[in-house]
Amino acid sequence: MLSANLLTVGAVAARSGFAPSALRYYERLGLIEAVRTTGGQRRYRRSVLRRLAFIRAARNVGLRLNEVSDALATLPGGRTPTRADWTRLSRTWRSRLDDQIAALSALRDGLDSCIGCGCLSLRRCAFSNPADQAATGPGAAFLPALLRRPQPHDR
Amino acid sequence: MLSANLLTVGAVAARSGFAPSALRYYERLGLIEAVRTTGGQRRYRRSVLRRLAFIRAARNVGLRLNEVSDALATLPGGRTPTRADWTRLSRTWRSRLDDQIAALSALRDGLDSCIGCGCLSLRRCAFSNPADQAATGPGAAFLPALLRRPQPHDR
DNA sequence: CTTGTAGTTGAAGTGAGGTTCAGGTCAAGG
DNA sequence: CCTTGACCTGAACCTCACTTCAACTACAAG
Repeated sequence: MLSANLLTVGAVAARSGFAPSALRYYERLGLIEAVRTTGGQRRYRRSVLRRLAFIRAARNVGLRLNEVSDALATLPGGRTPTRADWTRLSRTWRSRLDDQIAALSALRDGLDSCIGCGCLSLRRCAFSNPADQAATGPGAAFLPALLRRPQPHDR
Repeated sequence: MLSANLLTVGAVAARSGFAPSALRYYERLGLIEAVRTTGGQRRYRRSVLRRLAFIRAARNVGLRLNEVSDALATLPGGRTPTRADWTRLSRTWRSRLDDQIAALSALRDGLDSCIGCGCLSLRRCAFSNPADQAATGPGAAFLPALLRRPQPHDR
């Protein structure tokens, strides 16, 4: 039986937490793949679950789907990814997380010094201008990239 | 001169860091307001700058515009907001930031214990399932709200 | 008074990340 | 064999937060 041990869309959805529509969407983007039954239904290998776990984790760290796609593309084509492969992919997140935590901490500490005054000054307030970017010239609270919320054409 | 001390769109854009189109958009949403010249051009009071600083800071903390709108709606209608008003509005961010930092730290620490094994297990990996949510039952890496990246209909 | 820069509008477009729908097909238990 | 629930497709739709466009007007400096 070649088809043993394969998962249906519903099963993968239940086990991964992604909606079936999201799984189809990811397949269109080339993030995951499935084999088909003779009737055309998707059947997933178990390895898709690890791939989906990677996708979710990457999204949580702030990667966009095309970045996830780039990362996944570096996996070896011919063989099943090893633990070392996954480790390599996820190792870069450590510094990304460190950066995010540092940025949020700076924001919080800025808040601590600011909340007493209620200033929210455009020029001086660490809250609207955490890294003291653009502190010269007339105001302009430009944020360091890590603290800017994603903007269209910026994400 | 009643019109002294008022700022044009361009000036507000330069000083706040928001694009003119964003300022018009915010006005449509009722987040900010402007008086008009006889010719119909916008003229902003200086207080709009603090309001915009608040908006930017709130966005940085992760609020969506409608939440920002709700927050701004609690400002007193009749008078110019005081420092105490702004302080009240921003005080809740402190715990929000604490939560975000804690969540990211948990993710990072989970990574520390996980990166050695490269597992990314759906059930056990702290990275894909940081707070050990949905740890019972068949997998499913459901994340605590603060760590979920914003989803459509979820943000 | 002219000229150039800055501003006006509503409508449409963008891009990420999906979801929903209509109209049908598949597969497995009874 | 039949029913029932799961699955299929492409196209359309959705939210959020804006930006871009076209066609036109205002205002201030010289």
